[in-house]
Amino acid sequence: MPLTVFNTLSGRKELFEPVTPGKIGMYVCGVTVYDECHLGHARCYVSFDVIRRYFEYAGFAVHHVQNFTDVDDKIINRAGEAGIPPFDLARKYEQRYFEVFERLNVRRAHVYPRATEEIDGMIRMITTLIERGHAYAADGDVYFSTKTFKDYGKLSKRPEESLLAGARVEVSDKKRDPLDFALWKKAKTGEPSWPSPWGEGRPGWHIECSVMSQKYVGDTLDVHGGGQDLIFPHHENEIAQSEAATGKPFVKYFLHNGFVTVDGEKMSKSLGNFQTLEELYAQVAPDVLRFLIVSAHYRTPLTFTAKKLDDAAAGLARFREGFRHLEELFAFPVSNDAVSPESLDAIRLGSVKSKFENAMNDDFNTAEAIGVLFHALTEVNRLHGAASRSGKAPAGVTEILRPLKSWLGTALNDILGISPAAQALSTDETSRVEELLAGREKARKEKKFSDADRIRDELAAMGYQLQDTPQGPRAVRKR
RNA sequence: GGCGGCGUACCCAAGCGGCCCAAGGGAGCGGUCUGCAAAACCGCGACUCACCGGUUCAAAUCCGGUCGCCGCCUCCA
Repeated sequence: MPLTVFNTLSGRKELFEPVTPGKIGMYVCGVTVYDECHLGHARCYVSFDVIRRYFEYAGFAVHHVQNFTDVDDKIINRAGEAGIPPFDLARKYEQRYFEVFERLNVRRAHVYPRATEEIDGMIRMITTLIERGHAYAADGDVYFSTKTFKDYGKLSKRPEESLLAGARVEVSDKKRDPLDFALWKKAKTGEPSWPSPWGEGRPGWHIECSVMSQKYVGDTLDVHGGGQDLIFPHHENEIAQSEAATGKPFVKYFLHNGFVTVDGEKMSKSLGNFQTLEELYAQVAPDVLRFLIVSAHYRTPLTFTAKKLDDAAAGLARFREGFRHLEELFAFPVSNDAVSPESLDAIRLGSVKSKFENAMNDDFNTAEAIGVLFHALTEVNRLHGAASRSGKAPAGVTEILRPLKSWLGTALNDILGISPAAQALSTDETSRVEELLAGREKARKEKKFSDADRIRDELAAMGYQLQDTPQGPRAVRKR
């Protein structure tokens, strides 16, 4: 199956073919830096991280750009409350963004443009739009005239009448039409502003993405991503601005991720119904969150509950257990026992890989792809269990497992962004754990089972689960 | 009111016309292993895909209707 993506523009899955063969320019809308990030942001950026990683795995050269909106009402208000300059507040949360997403193993974009550093480009694009009759200045503001752009509404599929019927559009005497939106806002006293042909002011929200995507990616983006809430008005307005200014198609494929909801409501900064990622990291390892996110398809709604964290942690542990068993199988001497053809097929690289890629090619279906991997690992576990009991691995198995192991490491690490191995431990902790394990073995040999069990409880309190194997005891980190 | 999405086992979640009398994960139960556990493995677990009609040789998948939930239409990933 060739790579297919769900394009919001058409409302269906389409064959993916970038404008220039082999190269992909992608622009993902970034955060407005006025507060901490939460699981909703994590879902968005992890999803697009996986998409980017899969593009790269598939052999495309990807140029990934993600902006920071660092001038906006909320930043100004928060900064006012905190008594610090808006610029400082914005930089603080920008830094926090990087810290929090680094731990989620999200790859950095190639460029992170900031709105405040691209004002000149915005003024140029606004000027062009005025010259072309798509925008007009009104008392220090500049508005885009949606009536002059015939395709307005093509992304969100809203007929003009219904947009008007909403009556929730911002009212302003300066607008010629209620649907027109601000490209440039006249400065208010005490707020950041820049000089422009229309007087001191600051840019509207949408213009930054049109300008920065054009500058850092090009007139036509192969992929433009963001949360579903950006479809209207943000992306609709970007299309209007960019296509009216360049006369070229703005985006070939619009991809939007689904929401995280909590208690039946969308998780959002403005509703305040969220835990920050930092707070979640205190409860559960970041890679568990990442596993939770990729366990569902990126477009379906994701309801957040505490139980899902537990389920994801258990699933990830099973995953890693399976991978460990895969590695251990190479240590066994080979026997003459034969293995059934079905068994061999379940662990044959060609078979696993093609199923995995088919799933990913179907609009990045990570949920199904993970199912494929679990299926293969169950067979690995079965072989491992048999080998563990008999002390030997069946003939021919390691030859088949070697390419699977090497590819699986790649698939997990490079595509899903999840390490197949558990986190490395500090040497101090490792030696303490080994000490406890040795103490327990000694107690067991002497049949002092209550002492042995006490040590097991101690390990459990440290977050380790004890496993006795024919090859000796092990402690597996569970938290 | 307009636009969009969702409803699959106890929970989560794939499947979107025949390979499905429906993947995979979690939880549970029974068994193997174990000093006991844990991990792993084996077995059990939806005769059915919100409900009602229809199209088709064939529907969880398409069409119409009903119910329920969510999102967007205002800042929002």
